[in-house]
Amino acid sequence: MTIMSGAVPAAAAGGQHRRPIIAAAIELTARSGWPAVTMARLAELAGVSRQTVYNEIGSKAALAEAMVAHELERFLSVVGAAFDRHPDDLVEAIYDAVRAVLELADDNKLLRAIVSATHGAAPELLPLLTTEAGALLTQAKAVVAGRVARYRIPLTGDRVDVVIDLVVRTVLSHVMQPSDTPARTADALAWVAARVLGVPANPPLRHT
Amino acid sequence: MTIMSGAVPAAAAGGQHRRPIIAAAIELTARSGWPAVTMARLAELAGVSRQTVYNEIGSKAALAEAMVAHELERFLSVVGAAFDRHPDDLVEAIYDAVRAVLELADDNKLLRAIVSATHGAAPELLPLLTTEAGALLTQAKAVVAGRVARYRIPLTGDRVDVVIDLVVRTVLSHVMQPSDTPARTADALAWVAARVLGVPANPPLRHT
DNA sequence: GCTTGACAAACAGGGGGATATTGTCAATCC
DNA sequence: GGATTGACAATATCCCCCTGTTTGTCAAGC
Repeated sequence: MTIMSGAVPAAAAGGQHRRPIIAAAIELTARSGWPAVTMARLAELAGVSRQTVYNEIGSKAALAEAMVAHELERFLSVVGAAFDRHPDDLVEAIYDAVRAVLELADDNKLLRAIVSATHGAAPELLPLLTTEAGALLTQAKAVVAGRVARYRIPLTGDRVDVVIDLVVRTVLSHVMQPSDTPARTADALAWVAARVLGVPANPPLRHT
Repeated sequence: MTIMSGAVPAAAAGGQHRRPIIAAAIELTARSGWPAVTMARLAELAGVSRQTVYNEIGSKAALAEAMVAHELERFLSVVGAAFDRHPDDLVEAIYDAVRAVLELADDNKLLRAIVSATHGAAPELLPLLTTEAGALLTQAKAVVAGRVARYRIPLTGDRVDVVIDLVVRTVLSHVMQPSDTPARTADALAWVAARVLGVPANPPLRHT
């Protein structure tokens, strides 16, 4: 072991090649579809050897999970940014976060490649967003809970967790099956959050 | 055309064989898996000719949709029963309905056969519950909206629709990915509904 | 209104051989 | 040490051919 190097906060540390490899895999999946992603092509695109891909990732199933985790990180980072923008108005933060997530989902090539692959062309990726989304939900809820904890809320922790579960699941549902514009969906969710969190008056609508 | 016969309220009227055929298909799918469902076997099990199956259903893709619609009807009927039980307490009705739906989902053979088919063994049924759940959501929301309209709620129709969308999506999410017992999830959702719908005081918790 | 039998077209399955891919090693290079 | 390279067995994938099944549609018959 060396001198502990940079001390990354959390998430599987992994070598310095890990992230570029995953990014290349996402790019490749979005462009040519998941079946076209072979470890050899991936290594070539990432500019590393095939062995390095195995050292950093492990297996193709692990690659699928890593891709989803990587993409989830992007979504959670825009969530974090939204919360940063409203350090003392949780409802505004929620509106911003939800809207940002749904807009990001709209023009997310990987997501569209996975979901709209005519008929289940990604029988290894889709489950991670649908029938096996448990891990995803858990991670998302944990991050959001950490953010929400910084606000003063007149509710017990249990009740706050209920609201978080509700919002996260609903947002994921809208990511997969939007039924309105991101702005309007965010508005709806923020309104619900306001009422549930006990915000004094009805906040003004942002979008008709 | 005959004399209009029984005048079924809504839903594709269909011949008198339609429902038994769909029920047989569900039974067969739950028992042997979707791939084992052939029109011939289905006809035999339903006690009709293969031609009748085609006359009533149309195609195998239509059969998949009909099965999901049929199962959705069962879920919506327990929802209706729950609402009937609480004609003047919407929050209690929601609690009952959500709990009943989640409990029904728990021991629903078809659902478990579709979702837990190790790895996407039903590439024609699963999408109807996940990536193409739009129709399902629409139908469920319509039925719930019809029920909710019978209560006096201090909210505009738009806001009520928001709450319905939220609850329906969250329940579907929990049907696919439960994170707690039906009772506790129902309790959580009912509590949220109570706060959003502007119910005066905090109703007592039903389950710890 | 339902059944029966017949039908073309498309589809799933099996066998077999070539090819590609996965995942793991040890040797090598910088 | 970290990365690359080449080699390797096991497995998956693809293509072709063939066969049996299934789909979806007819018209005849009861």
